[in-house]
Amino acid sequence: MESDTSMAQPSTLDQVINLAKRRGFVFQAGEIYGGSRSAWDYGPLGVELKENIKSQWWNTFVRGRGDMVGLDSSIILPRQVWEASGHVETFVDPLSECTACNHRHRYDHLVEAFEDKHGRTPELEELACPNCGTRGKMTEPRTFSGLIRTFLGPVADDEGLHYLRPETAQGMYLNFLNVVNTARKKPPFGIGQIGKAFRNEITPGNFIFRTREFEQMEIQFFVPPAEADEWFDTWVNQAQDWFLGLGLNPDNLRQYNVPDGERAHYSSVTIDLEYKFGFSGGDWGELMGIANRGDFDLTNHTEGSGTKMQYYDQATEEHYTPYVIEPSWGLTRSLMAFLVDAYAEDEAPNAKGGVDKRTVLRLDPRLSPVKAAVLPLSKKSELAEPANKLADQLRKRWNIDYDDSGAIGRRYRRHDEIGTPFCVTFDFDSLDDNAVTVRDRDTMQQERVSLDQVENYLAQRLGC
RNA sequence: GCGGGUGUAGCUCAAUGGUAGAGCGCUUGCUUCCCAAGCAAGAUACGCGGGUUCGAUUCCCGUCACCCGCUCCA
Repeated sequence: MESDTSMAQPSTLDQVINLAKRRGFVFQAGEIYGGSRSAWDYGPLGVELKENIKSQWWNTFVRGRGDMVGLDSSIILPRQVWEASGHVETFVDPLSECTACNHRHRYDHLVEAFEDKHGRTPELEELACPNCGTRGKMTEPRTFSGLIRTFLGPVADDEGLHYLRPETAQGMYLNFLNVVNTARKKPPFGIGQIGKAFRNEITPGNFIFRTREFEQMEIQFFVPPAEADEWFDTWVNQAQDWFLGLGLNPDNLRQYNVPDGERAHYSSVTIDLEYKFGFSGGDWGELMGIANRGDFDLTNHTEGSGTKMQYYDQATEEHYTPYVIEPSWGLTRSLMAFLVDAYAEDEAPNAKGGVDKRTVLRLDPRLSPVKAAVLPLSKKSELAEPANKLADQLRKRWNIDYDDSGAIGRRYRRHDEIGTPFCVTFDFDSLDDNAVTVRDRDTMQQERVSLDQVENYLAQRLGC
């Protein structure tokens, strides 16, 4: 009948969050001062995982394509950028609170609803709370701006007011002409960028899912207007394929066609890719969005700056403003999805002949923070020296962990838990046969590989 | 931000108006150690600030953080 969530087992998401904190993927920002929920720090393993996701993305979409180039634009931009982009106006929500039931509502929505019904503008006292129905208990609206403000220069006044970017996209629009001229690109082509963005979210939460400081991987793909719809579909598929190609379970991924009224102010069509994170308030959460921004941004910057953000097509002898298809990934959300998706518990035989629970991150080897662990069977220098030498050799190519602490089985489990694909064990026989035991994370099978072949063997199995 | 709940080692828990203990984990040493082994030693906690009190981890207030709901979204 009823599900008692308070008695429920810890969800997979809880387990993943626990693992992430325990093993050094993610730490709370400013923890020793009580912490902030606005942002998170990425620990030794987290930063490796994040860098691996970034490089996979960059190699796939930027370096791997002839119609794409990269960019790294600044976070601080002239204030006018955000006025032209519509963010100063539309990232502000007036909220009014019902003093009877303490629920909060969009003030402008209440006014609109009243106007639709009565054909005139309401007085504040005439507004009723949509939640409890009480009339005349709504407070004066207070505005909540999604933009994070800062002040440049010596005096904190309006002259110095600037906004931290709420999306990386604008930097790519601003550089549209620079890229066209210097990289000699013509539509259809795209600019890719990875970077931080900042939003003054009313309620950050759900671990790293919603934070005020976050990281995006964005593409602005500039196309002739007539080709926009086709490119939109193409990018939805390519974005989805990217996640699936890195091992995300298709059952945990779905598309959501964002309806009128819910889309961002710049978008005419938006499809979100959602991942089944398993939140307590609803399983699915947005991983990324693909939007058709039309000529909204380039036109606004043309009007705002006086610079014509257009492309001259010599074939048709026409100036036109390209349409923009924008696939925008949440990098930190992607990281969380890969972690949740990789988390598994299975069973492994123990030394006493029984079975133990084993926690294993089945990350794609290309994403794994540590590619291989070198484990000397004993700390004795006769093993430690050659094992260290092997670790140093492999380190030139990958992130390698050297672990000589505790029994071998314990070390295997440690590395299962952080998704290390291979453990390379240097034992006493290695001194005689110049070979090591390579143990596979997923199958737990072991294979004897000669020392001079280990690097090639790993390269082949890792795929990177 | 508002309403409700919570806050003791890294984790899971215990005790107490007279300043705290366990298991696991971690560190060090020993062990020819291949799937969480054994022995020995060690480090680490009352979220923070204020008040009441002779004395507060314990009571009160504030604050911060977390969980649930409202709201928001890459």
